[in-house]
Amino acid sequence: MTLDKTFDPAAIEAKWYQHWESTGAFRPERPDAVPFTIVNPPPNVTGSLHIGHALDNTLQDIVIRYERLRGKDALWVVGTDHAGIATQMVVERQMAERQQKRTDFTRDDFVAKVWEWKEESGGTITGQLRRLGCSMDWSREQFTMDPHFSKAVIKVFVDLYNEGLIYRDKRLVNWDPGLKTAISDLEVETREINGKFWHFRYPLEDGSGYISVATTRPETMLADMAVAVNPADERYAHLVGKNVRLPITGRLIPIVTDEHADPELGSGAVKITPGHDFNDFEVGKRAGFKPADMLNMLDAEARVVQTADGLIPQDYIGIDRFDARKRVVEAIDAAGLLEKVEDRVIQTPFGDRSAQIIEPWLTDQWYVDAKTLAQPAIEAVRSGAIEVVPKSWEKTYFNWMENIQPWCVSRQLWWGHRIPAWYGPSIENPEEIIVFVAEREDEAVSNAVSYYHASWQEGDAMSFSIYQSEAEYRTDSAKDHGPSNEEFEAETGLTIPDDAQVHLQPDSTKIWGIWRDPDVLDTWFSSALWPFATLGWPLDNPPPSGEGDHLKDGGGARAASAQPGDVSLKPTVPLHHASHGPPPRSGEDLLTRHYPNDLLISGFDILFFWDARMAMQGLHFMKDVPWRRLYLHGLVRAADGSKMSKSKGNTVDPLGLIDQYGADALRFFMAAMESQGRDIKMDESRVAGYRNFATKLWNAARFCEFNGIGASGSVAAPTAELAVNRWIIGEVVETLAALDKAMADLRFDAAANIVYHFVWDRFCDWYLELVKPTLSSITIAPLTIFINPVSDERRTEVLESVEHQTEKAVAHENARAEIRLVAGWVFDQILLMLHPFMPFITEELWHATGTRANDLILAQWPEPGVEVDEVAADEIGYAINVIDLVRSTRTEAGIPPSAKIELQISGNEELLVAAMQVLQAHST
RNA sequence: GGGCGUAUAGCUCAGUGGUAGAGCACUGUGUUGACAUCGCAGGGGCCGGGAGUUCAACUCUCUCUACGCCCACCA
Repeated sequence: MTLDKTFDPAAIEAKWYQHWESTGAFRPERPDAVPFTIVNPPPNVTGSLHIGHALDNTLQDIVIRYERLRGKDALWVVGTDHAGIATQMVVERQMAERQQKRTDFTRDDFVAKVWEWKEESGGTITGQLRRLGCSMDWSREQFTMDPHFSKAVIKVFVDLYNEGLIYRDKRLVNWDPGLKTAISDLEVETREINGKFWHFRYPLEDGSGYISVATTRPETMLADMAVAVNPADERYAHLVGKNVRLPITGRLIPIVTDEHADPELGSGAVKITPGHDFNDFEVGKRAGFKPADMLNMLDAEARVVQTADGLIPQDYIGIDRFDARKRVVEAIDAAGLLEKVEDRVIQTPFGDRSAQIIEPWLTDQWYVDAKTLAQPAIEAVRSGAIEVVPKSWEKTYFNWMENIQPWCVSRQLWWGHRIPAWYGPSIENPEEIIVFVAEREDEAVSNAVSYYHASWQEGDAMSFSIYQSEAEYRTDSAKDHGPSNEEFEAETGLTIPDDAQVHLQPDSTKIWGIWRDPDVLDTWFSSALWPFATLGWPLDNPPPSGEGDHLKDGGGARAASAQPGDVSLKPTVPLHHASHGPPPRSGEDLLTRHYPNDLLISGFDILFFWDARMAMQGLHFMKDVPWRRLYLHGLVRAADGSKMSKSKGNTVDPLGLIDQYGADALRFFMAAMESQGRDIKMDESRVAGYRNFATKLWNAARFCEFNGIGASGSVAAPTAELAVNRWIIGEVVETLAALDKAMADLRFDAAANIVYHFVWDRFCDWYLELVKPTLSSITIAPLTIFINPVSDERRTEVLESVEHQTEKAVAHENARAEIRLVAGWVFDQILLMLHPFMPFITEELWHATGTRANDLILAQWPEPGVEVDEVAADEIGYAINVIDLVRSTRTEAGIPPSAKIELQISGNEELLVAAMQVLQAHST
């Protein structure tokens, strides 16, 4: 096989990727090897590869390929995330283009449409990861809404609930009026906007004057419930306990004391709106208001609604919050109560997805007791059970973990894991709601039936139904009968427990029923389980077992996922009945072998979102850390240092870079630029530089090919006599050691540069140049034939000459043979060292040079088995110095390169001859 | 308000208690035999400012300045 004159990355990339995947190269069978595990941060299923993915995945692939080459059982778990809000937004946007909206559909129909979109676009990013050369275990590709994964999510919710670590609470949440859902603290971005600071005068009830309050959100005064002053503020001491008559609503509210009021700020008195401000909520509670009694004046879309006391004037009802703001200010002004208006920069909360201003809103939501779960996660880092790289992130981690707030996990969406909670009316007071949390609907029904049965008395008639919503239950009347026991069981596939002895009769007088919580869980609640739920947790619940499958059809066992019906109400069917054939690795083995994962690589931007939550959930459910090391990398920024964003239009498409320079070049760029903890500024010329590096390697391979240099055939270093060979072998040994050190420290830049400079500077520029004359000069053959020797003396002379020439020729041939052997071995080592960084070209060259070809990825990291030859290193170092000196002297002296130079040099003759030949090769 | 990070060659970045490095760019030069996506030679930096420790500081300490990021309830 002859290498093409020019290196064309595109020609080899697709070919080799397909080959790897179809031969199972990414997961060779190594049952006895040391396991090594990385889970890939699951990208959004409908997303596409951006430059940050390229960085993140390149780093992971380098590590996983490196460990695989070293003989480990390297598993790289891959899959995608359902990305609740993001995906639902995409689908809703598509609907909007067709003048449709989510509520035009039933929930099931809408969710089915999202599944359709997932099926349609879900392969985009996985295809792009393949183009990057990522060697994930595709045969086990997973999705966060696969049945087995969903089951794990639900189990975690139920277990945490039963342990009291998940609870339902009525408090202020960050409400996104654009998406109409609650979001967590982390999903809120604070931005500065130019606003105003309005100073209002609130008239005292007794007509004795006013008290001034200042606000940046005047509209909330419609739901004010108090005015607070600092207890130490003597200016207002005489007013405490008096009432204020609110303008517009006429509501009578008290003046209270609270530390929250800052005497330095504004007038020192502050209006309190407990239902619409986080601070005021706390003040309100201290002032004795119960959350349930706090006034709410906004609906889900942040339009004004009537408060419970009915005091908001009718013409405010239904208008937008910003219109309400204008109208309130106008009204206050018209009443002569507007003291002054100041311009002010306001820290304003925005939804990170919707870019809408977040509204604190009083609702019932599910919360995770993050504070409790955080403790072991803090301890794990403190004790070193988790090593954070770079270490400087530890402080940030501790800071956040130690001040962690309850985590709101319920989302008012349709796409996601529906919360496994069912509600029903309390027996004592049907207006109150009680909760049944269960992994499956039949369990919830069973529990509910038992509960309601407790109120059943001999002779009672009672009906029990499953409703779609609370509203449906409330509007059910006694005349609207529940089903009979038999109908109920037939309809739901559930069994009413015998001991419940529920009588379901058409003429029931007591109507009971339950309905499921309509909300879904925060996406990060589920992805937090990624390190163990992908490995078969809980154990009766195996993930896709790709073992062997990919050898047959190349597709793996992913068909089990993605059934639209799996998402909602139907109980999940355990999969273990479905799997058949010999299970080479049981779920238990997988989980035991690969948990804890060895390493997690993620961007620091998801340290709180994902990494911290994995640590919490992993420690809680697995009683062990999710990973032993956590490597955090920075962001890839635009060339000018700004953050890349679609809206700015300054994004760089990694696929475009791959098209232009090849995947290997892009990967090498990412590695070479990744210095711990620092952002990477995009520098395309550098990508081009690494494309050139690949070309250089390609041409070196061609040189080897032309000169009969092929595979070494051995992993061990060949024995060598020539100094130049002993030297380069020593250089390989040192390079390998340096590379191992860099990889152990996760210094990707150092690792890449070590290999780069060995290949280019040492191997190409010196070694190949030094051996070139020996390889290319024509052997002086002892074939001179003397026809008429004039004398015996002359005859002897000739014979001796022939003998001498023969010896020289033999020596020369031996030298060439040794060079071929050593050069072939060195080149093999180069391909090995480079393979994690540049998998495509190394695979191609390995194959093309006829060496171990397909065994590449099965090869074990070589042990050179030799010491560095210091003598040879000194000799070659001397020769290199001499050549350098001569070259620079020649340039300085203005001697043209064409002039021959005679050198008087003492030292190793063989070397100096080689050195002179190199000089001459460049001189004539 | 708290925390973190960064300031080194024109650009993008490594780096070590002891005469400063890489890639790109730049200058000169060289193409019939691996490679012009290249070779060879070369120019270019008071290593942000100041103070301190030390025989010696780009490297350690303090401080100042500039920029960036994260967290935080200032109405």
